[in-house]
Amino acid sequence: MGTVKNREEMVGEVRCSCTALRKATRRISQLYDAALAPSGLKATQRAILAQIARSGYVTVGALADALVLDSGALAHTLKPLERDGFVAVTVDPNDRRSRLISLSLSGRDKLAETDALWASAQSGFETALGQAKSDELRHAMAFLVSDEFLIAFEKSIALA
Amino acid sequence: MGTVKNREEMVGEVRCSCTALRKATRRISQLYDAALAPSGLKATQRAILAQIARSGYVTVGALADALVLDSGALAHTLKPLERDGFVAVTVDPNDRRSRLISLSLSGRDKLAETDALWASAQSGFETALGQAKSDELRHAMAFLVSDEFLIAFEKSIALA
DNA sequence: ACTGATTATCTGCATATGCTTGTTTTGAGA
DNA sequence: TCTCAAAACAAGCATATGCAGATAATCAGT
Repeated sequence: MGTVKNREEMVGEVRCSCTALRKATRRISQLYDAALAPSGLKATQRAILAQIARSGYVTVGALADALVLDSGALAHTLKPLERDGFVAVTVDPNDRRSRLISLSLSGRDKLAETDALWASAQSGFETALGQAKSDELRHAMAFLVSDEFLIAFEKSIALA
Repeated sequence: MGTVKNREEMVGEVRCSCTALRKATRRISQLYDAALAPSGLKATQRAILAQIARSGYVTVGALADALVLDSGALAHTLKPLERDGFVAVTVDPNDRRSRLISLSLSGRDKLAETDALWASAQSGFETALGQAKSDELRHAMAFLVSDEFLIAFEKSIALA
């Protein structure tokens, strides 16, 4: 190629917020997964168990919403957890279309087992990025999944 | 279960930076994917083509590094792109262990085709989050994938 | 030139995710 | 009550990702 145009073009993709997010998420997920490895759970699986723990008995749809996850995707992801006996799935007697997901005893144990491992990773993250920046980041991420952001995004797209 | 311990435990997962990142990345990826849909490419695929365009002829390893992606994963992800004729793979004559990845003409065309679609999504993102915050966010993501962050993270983990 | 260590990839296996389509169950209205 | 639209899933298909094991090619050292 030869001539370097300008730095903007060199770093190009860095301009893509989606790609930036995906790259960072891959890296950070690896770090958390490594920290959780002794428990046999991945960060995603722990997140699901933790959400169920907080929700009690939940339907697939409600759980998917809480996790900002497609319900079909959640159904798949739930399978290994169900297979390993961490979550129980029953038909909702009040609406047989729905299933009620809940943590089994062994699910609770497994979740508890990951607490220290997770705390270590989270602490490492906050130390490395800094407390203030970490808080900022979590708030920013929360905003990105908010309705407010979604509305603003779609409005902008529509106008363009 | 009954008694609620304390708020910290209730919101629990919200404290997990990894989960926050993953949730936000899922949502944002959906938005970019939807914007790119007319082209038939996903955001990840466009990111790969764009990186190849910037790199010229690259080895799988170098490309994987640039994308913060496992090289095995990249090998898989490259298959559909190769199948569809967007990228060409040849053996590096200087080191036959390596492959040289490059964009085909149709790959260049396809990438160009996505430019406007991507710009629309990116513009929507920056409008919805705000220019300053968007820049900040990209910088933060860049830091998360930097060696500096990694070193700091692992040091903290080791000490704990 | 031969051997062992190293490097670059690939493959297979498993989870992560999303979309589309089909099935079951509800629930609103004629 | 019968009918049809809507809701909640489940299943199948395709990509996204990572890791561990297998292969081929290179290289350093003898």
